[in-house]
Amino acid sequence: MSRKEIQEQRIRNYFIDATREILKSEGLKGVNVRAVSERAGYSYATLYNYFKDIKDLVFICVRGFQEECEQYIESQTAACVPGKSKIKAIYRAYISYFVQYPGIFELFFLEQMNSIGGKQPTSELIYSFPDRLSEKEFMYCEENLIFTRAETEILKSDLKLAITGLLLFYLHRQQPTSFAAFNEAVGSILDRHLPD
Amino acid sequence: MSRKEIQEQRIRNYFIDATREILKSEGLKGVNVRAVSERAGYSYATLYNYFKDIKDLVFICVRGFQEECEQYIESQTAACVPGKSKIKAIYRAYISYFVQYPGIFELFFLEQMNSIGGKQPTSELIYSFPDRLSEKEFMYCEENLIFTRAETEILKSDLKLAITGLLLFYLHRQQPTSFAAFNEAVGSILDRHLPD
DNA sequence: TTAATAAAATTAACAATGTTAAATATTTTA
DNA sequence: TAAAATATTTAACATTGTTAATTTTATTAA
Repeated sequence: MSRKEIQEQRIRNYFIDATREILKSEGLKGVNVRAVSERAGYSYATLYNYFKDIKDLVFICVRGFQEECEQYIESQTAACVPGKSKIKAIYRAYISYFVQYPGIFELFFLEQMNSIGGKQPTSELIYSFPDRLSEKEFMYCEENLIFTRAETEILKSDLKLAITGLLLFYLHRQQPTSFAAFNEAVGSILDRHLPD
Repeated sequence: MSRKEIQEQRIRNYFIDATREILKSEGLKGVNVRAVSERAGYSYATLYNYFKDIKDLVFICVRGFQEECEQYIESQTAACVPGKSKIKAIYRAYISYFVQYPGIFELFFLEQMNSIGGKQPTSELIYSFPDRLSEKEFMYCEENLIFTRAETEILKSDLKLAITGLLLFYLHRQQPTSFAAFNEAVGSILDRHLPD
């Protein structure tokens, strides 16, 4: 990277960080051109020197949040024994990340992707994210003949759909109405799909 | 209802119908105060004499779409033999309704419910909708000892979550990318949960 | 080093949308 | 039919996204 590119990327990061902070605290409803730019320390129009539009900026945050989520999961599951119980722990941590930051769930799953340009890559990135998180452990299970290849594929798909649905209803529609009931539903799904 | 109330409800319905039409054709992005009012044949400010705000109006449409969806499902499944195969047909028709009207899926599952007033009832209405649709057939299965009560409860919950998740990814993130692959995923879920 | 040029940032302005207030038109009632 | 109540519309304002014109800052060539 040239000197100019480094400086340019630095300023881009000011805007990205500002957007991340707002997404984590207030969610998407708090993100707008003026709020982001002010937090980044620039005028609202400056944003357009570095990003196509505000949606562009918002979706750039996806990858960063995925990395953060991945690190959080690793910190939460480092001590688990490999195999089924670790897979369960990974999904539990994944869920707990989104419960902690509902705005990030909203961004990942609910926000419209109108920008025709970088649309498919981000979609694919989000869709395959849970699979990537549990990839290593499922491979371990296959190697140790705990699951077949076909079982693994079905399990990954089922868990992704069930957990996304569960989070959607809980975070967006407050169904179930209590956190306790939500947790029970999570436990039921994980235990039935991954019995000890 | 008094004469005045009848006339008032009639005008409310003009706005509701206008909103329904826009939701079905253009989706939520096409719904705004001026577009709805113009289609209803009134000035934009008149809307506020009949509805608290535009979100109020939009969520009033939920019940109507549920009725329409219910009728569509009935027309599609009237000839099915009762039991498991009819349950599958019901969920297939349910899915096909939302594939036909992605804007209605968006309204049901993705739209924010900020109006603090009538919020919980609508959430509950949406959450329990798939259960209500299949209620009769699941009762038939219980009576004929095809499923136990506990199995029924788990099945209803699993199907609701899996199908909502599937529709979310397909309609909102275009994952899977082809309709054929989506249909295959639907078939896989239904056949595994409700084997012949 | 400084004047000319290029680049970056800001302010002004406009469009779209939601909403409210003031003004106008219509209907009801005495 | 005139006064009062009701309904509707136009005007106006706030918010947000975006672009254009202007100003400020940085770079470069003499």
